Amino acid sequence: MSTRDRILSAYEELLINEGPRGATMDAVVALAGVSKGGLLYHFKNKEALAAALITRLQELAAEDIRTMAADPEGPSRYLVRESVYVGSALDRALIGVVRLAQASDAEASAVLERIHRDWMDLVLAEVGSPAIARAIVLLGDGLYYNEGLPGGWPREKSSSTAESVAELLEVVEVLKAHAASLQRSR
Amino acid sequence: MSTRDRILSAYEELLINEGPRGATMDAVVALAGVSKGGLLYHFKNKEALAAALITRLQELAAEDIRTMAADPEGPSRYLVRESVYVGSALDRALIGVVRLAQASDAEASAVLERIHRDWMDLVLAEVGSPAIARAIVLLGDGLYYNEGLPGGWPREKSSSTAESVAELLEVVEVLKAHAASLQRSR
DNA sequence: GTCTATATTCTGATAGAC
DNA sequence: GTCTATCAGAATATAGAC
Repeated sequence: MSTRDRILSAYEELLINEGPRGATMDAVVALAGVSKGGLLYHFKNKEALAAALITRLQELAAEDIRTMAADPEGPSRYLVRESVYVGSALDRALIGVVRLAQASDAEASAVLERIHRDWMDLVLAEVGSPAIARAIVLLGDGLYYNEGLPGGWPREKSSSTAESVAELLEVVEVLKAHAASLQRSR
Repeated sequence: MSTRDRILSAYEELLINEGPRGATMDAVVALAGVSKGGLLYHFKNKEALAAALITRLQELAAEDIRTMAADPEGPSRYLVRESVYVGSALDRALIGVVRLAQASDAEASAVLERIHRDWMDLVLAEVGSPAIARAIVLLGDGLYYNEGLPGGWPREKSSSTAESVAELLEVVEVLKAHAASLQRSR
């Protein structure tokens, strides 16, 4: 792993665990094990650090969306299955960029919006009904925030992840069945 | 409105729009139109400012939960109806405290967790099925983040709020009907 | 490519006048 | 109750040595 990647991952890690407030250049430097000058050789300022993380997210998300489109269980189930935070490279980049967006980074918001719309488009193409598609995507959003943000929305203590996801996938089936019946009755 | 309340609301406003990063004492002072000394008379340090906002949220949330329990359409529909951000005093305090929690404020997280559990308890008592209750609360969470965070998760451009909420309430009915059928088949 | 040293600006907080 | 003046420490960024 290159020094550049190590620095970027340290920044990501700090965004996730400490928030934008804690992701100072000093903290990044300490975690990545380089000096301040070393950091500034690779990223000329803090903005460049944020831009690089956003680029990393775009690349990972593009790949994920292709996987979602090709998933044998369909995009809806894929979305809900994968919305539980497991600490994948995509999860980490996504939450890091969400933190940036929360700190009013316009570029971060724009990228998140594009990813979100891609999800919505795939789910809509599968289920047909915009209302049901919206509900499924919102379910994924809620799950993501519930599970994924340390210190964000509190996690359900009950959720022994695996089985609670199975339950939610059942709910997704109920919604898909309803969407299908809407299709037939048109 | 007292000076104290004006200061606290300025802090809340900055948390929402600029994030914890931007909610500096200087910024609060500028927005509230008082001097730094004036602020520090009412709140002896920044921690006191955060604690006061959390207290404000607790009071507003306690009242809201009583309203939710007594709503004629039931807690589930109330939750989804009210989860769309409309800028009420509760909405604002809630998002402000979410921002604090994201900045690793333990007290903020604890209060959010209690509110969240109260919602879950009411919805569960109404629908009977934990899985369906969880889905409904997650739907509210997703909605809240989608609509409520400026620069957070992007808002659907399609959502002409009123009708998209009506659609989601339809989805809630589908879920409630399914929960009821689960109850009967036990 | 990476480091040290330093300049500059911002943030939170104190002391005391009015 | 509210203000001005001021400070210590942290954060970003620059310059230049190795």
